[in-house]
Amino acid sequence: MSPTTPPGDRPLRADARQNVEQILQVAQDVFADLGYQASIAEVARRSGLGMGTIYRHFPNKTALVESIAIKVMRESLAQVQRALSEEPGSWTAFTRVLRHMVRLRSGQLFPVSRGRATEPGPELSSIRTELLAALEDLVARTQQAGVLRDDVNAFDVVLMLNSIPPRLTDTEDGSPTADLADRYTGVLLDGLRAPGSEALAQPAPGRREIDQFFRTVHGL
Amino acid sequence: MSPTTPPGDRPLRADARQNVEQILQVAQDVFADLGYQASIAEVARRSGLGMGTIYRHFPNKTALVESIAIKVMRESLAQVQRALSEEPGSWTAFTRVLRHMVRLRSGQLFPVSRGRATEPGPELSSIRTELLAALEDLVARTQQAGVLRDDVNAFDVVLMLNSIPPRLTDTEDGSPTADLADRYTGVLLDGLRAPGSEALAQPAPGRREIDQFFRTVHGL
Amino acid sequence: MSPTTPPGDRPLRADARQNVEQILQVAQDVFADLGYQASIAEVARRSGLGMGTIYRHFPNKTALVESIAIKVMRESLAQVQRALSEEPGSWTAFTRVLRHMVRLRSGQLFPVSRGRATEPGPELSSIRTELLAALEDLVARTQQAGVLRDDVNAFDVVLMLNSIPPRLTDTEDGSPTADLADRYTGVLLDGLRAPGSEALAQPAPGRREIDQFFRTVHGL
Amino acid sequence: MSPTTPPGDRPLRADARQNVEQILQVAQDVFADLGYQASIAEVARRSGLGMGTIYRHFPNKTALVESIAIKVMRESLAQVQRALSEEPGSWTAFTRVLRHMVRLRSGQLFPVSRGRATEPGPELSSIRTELLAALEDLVARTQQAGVLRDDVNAFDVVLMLNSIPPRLTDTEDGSPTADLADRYTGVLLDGLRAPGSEALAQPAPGRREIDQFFRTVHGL
DNA sequence: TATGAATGAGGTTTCATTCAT
DNA sequence: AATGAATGAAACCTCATTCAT
Repeated sequence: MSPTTPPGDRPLRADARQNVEQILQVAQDVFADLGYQASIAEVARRSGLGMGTIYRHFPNKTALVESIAIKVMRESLAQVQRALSEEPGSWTAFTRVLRHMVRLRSGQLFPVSRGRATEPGPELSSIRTELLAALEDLVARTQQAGVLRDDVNAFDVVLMLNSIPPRLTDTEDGSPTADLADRYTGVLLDGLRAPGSEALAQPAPGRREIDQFFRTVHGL
Repeated sequence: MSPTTPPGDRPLRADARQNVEQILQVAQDVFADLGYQASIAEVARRSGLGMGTIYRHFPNKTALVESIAIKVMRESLAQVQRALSEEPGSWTAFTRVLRHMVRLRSGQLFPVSRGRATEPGPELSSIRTELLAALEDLVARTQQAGVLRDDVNAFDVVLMLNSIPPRLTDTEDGSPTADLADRYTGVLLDGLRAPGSEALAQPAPGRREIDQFFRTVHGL
Repeated sequence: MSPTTPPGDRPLRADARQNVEQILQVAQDVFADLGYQASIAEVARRSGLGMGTIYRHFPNKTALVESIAIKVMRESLAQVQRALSEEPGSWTAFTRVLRHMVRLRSGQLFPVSRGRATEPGPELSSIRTELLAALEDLVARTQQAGVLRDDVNAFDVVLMLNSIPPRLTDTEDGSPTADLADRYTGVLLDGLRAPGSEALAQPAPGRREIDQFFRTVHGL
Repeated sequence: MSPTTPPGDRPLRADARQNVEQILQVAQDVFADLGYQASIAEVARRSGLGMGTIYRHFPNKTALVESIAIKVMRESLAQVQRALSEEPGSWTAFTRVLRHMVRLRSGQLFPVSRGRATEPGPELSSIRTELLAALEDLVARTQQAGVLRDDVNAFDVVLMLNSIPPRLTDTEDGSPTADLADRYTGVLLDGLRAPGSEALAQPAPGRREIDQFFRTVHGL
């Protein structure tokens, strides 16, 4: 499903590779603006490419969306791993990771868009698993250090992070719109800090819930 | 745009009124399950009605979605007003309102689904304005009481509330899936409680941002 | 896959049923004229219906083609059964059946159009099996009567019959074009008559060959 | 339209000429396997060449298909001429020609695939005319010798020959599938042999019918 | 010259909306 | 008033053809 590795396994031509990057970038913006239901034609228009070019690199819309998710998750994983190796357990590290992950998505990833998602490809599956495992590690260490409340787990964090909306789209008159994700993340982090006073009534989510979540969200 | 007031302004027959209620209920479920892109045919199927009947009561899909939003907002407004009259300023009141509002949406309202929304009708506009005004009142009072952090405003609250995802849809084997909105709300409330320690970098959102938000979310 | 029995198993409205008949008829003509690659839009145009109407009755192009094949096979089967009950074994009966079958297709069924066909639905599968069994019966009886050459079997007959081309399409100036299928059938019948003098070198086809044939022909 | 004569009329380089041969061969196989709707990309893939190379030698798909037809017809013409010069009028000669012609196509030429064909190029037109004239000669002589039934003509023979289907494509497990064209040809020849007993009802086809046929068959 | 990436028209399919029954 | 069949615009996707490398 990886767009950058065609059947023949020959490396892409320089310009083609650049096109792939651009398509991913533009598509992320388009989905952020218009939701998953945005048309491929719109992605083509904004990227100045023909629709055929997009389909040459991504066999279908699902694959394009998956590739965006994979890219974001890969970068997120790198952040988590860096935090684990540099300052394991510190609140600063935890904070930095979450802010990074939000920023990766903010204004860029399509908003969480429900709808029966199709079965994820193997690449997406595996990066998901890796990212979850790393986050579990991060959460455990931060809790051991006593700075993260004990009644949340890695699944909670994923679910909450994913609910932070991306940047509001720019207004038509060209003036930029505030990116509220940062404010939101600040509040969320304060809410996650130990000890926490509001009771978290429901049982913490498990793999079952996370799987269910992935099944109902496009491209994650 | 109001579905309950036909052209002739004659009150609906009992069964017709019942149909309207049922359509709204079913549609809310359908959109929650399948996202905004769910088809009207699916709403018809689940409600056991013909598509024509739905179009008799709602001139188009947008109007149906708006009607759901209006219903939810009306109920939310009632909650806020009750809190303002019974325990103005108390953390308990603030908490109760937010939990109520989340529950109104949770598992029921369609997930926040982006896409250039059409201009809202007058009824939706006015209920939005009323609800925002009441929330501003509530936020101000709670801040005056010193229990809500000072660096957030009513717009923040609306935006954050709306990002809480609805209940995960039921699994295929019929077993229910946990509703995580309550956990999420708990964390959010702890984050909102005074004094707050994480800096909220961006400037607080204003009417401009909230309008922008409404413009990009289906049916809010 | 049967177009006339919608999911709800409720009978179609009279006009809808008539539309189904007409679509089948027109589609048969269109495919005969232009081959399997004819567009659904062309079928819609010639039948004066919208494309959506065709898709309401046939979930996709394959289903439409299958329905045509099923209809033709059903009628063919009836012919074979009649021959078996009225004049089993006679050359006249054999001849009549083959001429009927050719006429059912002639100028009407799409030409045998190669291309990896999709898996047939259960209805097509079963009518195929029935028709083949009945033909085997007919061939055997006719051979026992000594009027059909012994070195051919029912599969041969199916394959040869299917190769007879449909009527040449009408010319543009409106003058009709000769239907050569009848001439062709005459020659073929003479070739099939016992005893036969040309050696038939290859082994007679079996179920394997017939299955292979069906797999590579659209809609049969 | 001839691929072997580039604009500058300079002879092709050796490797280029070899490419042309190979493209023709592969294309014939591909069309036999997948029908006329097979893509040029598939031809490129199987021949190990780039699509650009194919388009360098054949201006478009139609030209490629025509070139195949021309090649087959040229070889057929050679057969007919040889028969005319060696054993004019004998059943053996007639038989040998027909079997040769079938074999030229069998498993190699694309199946007769209907669809409004484009106007044939001059080269195809002229080879068609030549081949038809030679066949008329052959048919007349064989009829004069009293071994070919009198009520068929050269057009009949062309039409019947062209309806013999090509070899069934190979199965997926690699085992070859029987080529039934030989059996079929045998039956056809017996049917064509004088005197013939089945009445051939329709009038024999004329140039008009054959032209019409050519107009509706890809690449003949 | 050969390659395969890019293009975009056209085909299949879906679904909001209209309208005959 | 209710139904669901019909419509057609718009989405996804393919592939003949062009063209930069």
